[in-house]
Amino acid sequence: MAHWLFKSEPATWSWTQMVAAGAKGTFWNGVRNHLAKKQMMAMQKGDRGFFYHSNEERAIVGIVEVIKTYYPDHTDESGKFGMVDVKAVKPLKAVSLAQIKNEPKLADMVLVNNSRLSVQPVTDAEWRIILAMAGEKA
DNA sequence: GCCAACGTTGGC
DNA sequence: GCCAACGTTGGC
Repeated sequence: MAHWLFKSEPATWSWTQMVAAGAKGTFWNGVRNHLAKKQMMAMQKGDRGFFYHSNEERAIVGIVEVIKTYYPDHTDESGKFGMVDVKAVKPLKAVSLAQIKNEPKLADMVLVNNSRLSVQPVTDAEWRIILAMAGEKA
């Protein structure tokens, strides 16, 4: 199973709203970047990802699960982009960007090197390390 | 609030 | 098809 990282500004779409969306989840729209699109197209139902708050908070705050694979985003007038549906799985003890940058094993994470990408792949090793940092058992 | 990095746009 | 200019994002 592949792992991902979904990035959102808390002011636009926060973890609290993600949790409030419940088991039916929500669509992850608004992506207008081809690299991010590529990641979403590779997602499978049941894949899990970190939910990251950018800007003010800069921390991973929860885990989400893909519940619907890639489909067209009807709000995109160009018709080039699509979206997936995700639901909140569980909150995590926040792992901050500073903590991630302080961990040498995570030096190659996309979040560290290309922080502007809104949907990112996470390797299995990175997934386990961050779960451990959040005090979770992998 | 500033600035660096990246993506996109548009002129040629 | 190249590249400069511009806009946006996000860390600090």
